Amino acid sequence: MGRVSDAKQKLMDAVLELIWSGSYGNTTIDQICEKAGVKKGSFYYFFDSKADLAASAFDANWQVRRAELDSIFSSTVPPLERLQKYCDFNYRFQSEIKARFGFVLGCPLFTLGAEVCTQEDALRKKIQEILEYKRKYLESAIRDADASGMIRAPDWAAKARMIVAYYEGLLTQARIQNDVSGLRDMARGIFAILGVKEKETVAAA
Amino acid sequence: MGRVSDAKQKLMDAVLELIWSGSYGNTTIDQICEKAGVKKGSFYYFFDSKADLAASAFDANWQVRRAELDSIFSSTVPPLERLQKYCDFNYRFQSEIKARFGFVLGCPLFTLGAEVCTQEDALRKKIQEILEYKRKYLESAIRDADASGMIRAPDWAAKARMIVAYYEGLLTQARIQNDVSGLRDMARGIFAILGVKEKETVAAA
DNA sequence: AAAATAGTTGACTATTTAGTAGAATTGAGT
DNA sequence: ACTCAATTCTACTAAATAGTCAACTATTTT
Repeated sequence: MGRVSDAKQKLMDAVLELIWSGSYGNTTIDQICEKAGVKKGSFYYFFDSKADLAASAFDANWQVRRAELDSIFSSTVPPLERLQKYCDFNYRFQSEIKARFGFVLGCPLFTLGAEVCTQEDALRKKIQEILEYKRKYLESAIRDADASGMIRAPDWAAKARMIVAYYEGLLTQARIQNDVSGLRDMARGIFAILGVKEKETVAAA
Repeated sequence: MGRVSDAKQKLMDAVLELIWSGSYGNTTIDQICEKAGVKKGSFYYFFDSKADLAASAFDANWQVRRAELDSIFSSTVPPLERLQKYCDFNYRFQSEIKARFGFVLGCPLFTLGAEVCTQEDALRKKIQEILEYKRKYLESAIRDADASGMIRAPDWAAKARMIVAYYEGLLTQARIQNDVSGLRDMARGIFAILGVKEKETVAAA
């Protein structure tokens, strides 16, 4: 009972975009409220702090993104093709972002994680949790590729961690350079780490 | 003539440590001055802004770090061994940092670059410039390894970019997770990207 | 020793920012 | 159409922050 509100969602949308297109530290509560079209009183009605809002926003956003990844990493798709599709998706996505914002923005989780990890422990934990989930998609693709004999990778977990590092590094590099072109190497690098021979590479989607 | 001062250097040291152990956005001019033991008037006597100080500080710091890299990447050392030494160095260095600060801090350039790239263009350019220099060390090691037939990598530049992405990604991952253990894979990953067979791997230094 | 130069200081202003209190309003359930 | 929990709004406080300035101090040059 009582009235209903979409202020919570509007605040989460606003903070995500502000953090992503700028940074956490440079984003003020007043800015968030203005962008969301919500008054500060309402902000504090729903959230305790900027860190609390950010954690909620990333959590809610992850529930949405999850569906995309479930589709890309569907078990019905051959494992190496999943990786190829994921790379293609990222290239397209970042290119769209650049067209829309004028900036390549990279991976908001990784950028935010690097920024706040020594200062906001609750937020850091939430970010790490989501990054773990993302890693699992890669890990299972690698394990499946190994099981079906397409690659030799008895050390899935280590390989997955290496690939996440490479993947996030590339995206962050693209952000810093404001240039998507380096992302074209994403699949090549991943396959190199997995020891896939160039000729066996899957055709682009 | 006039009096002499080390305030400039003290300010540069202070801002580096504050940014590295925390973040750019969370670091205030008052904090920098307090840490440096310098009054704000002197800050503005030497620098125009926080961004100006940060750019100067990273520039000056690079001149020092350069010497370390010149030694590690000396042409007198076999190319793949240079890479191995560089990986070992990074692992030791981050471990020391963790012992000293309680946090793995990763690469300050990359973390700062990701944070400010959409907001502080002059600073972004300075960071990119230094990252370029760092890349060149890797590039020449790869070219040398190719020339001497140890690996096949006619595309040095692309390989170097891939390796930088992987390297920076690993360091940032270590920062976010506050854990150096993933850095042990650094050389393995680099050699995988270069297509070096496991057996040919250089012994750790 | 005086003049010029280089650097320091503390006290100040103006803004921005986080966070609060409580009255006012809205709308869902009855 | 009433009730009351849920939400919004206005106006506020206190603290943090960036940036300025004129007077002061120390060092070198002449």
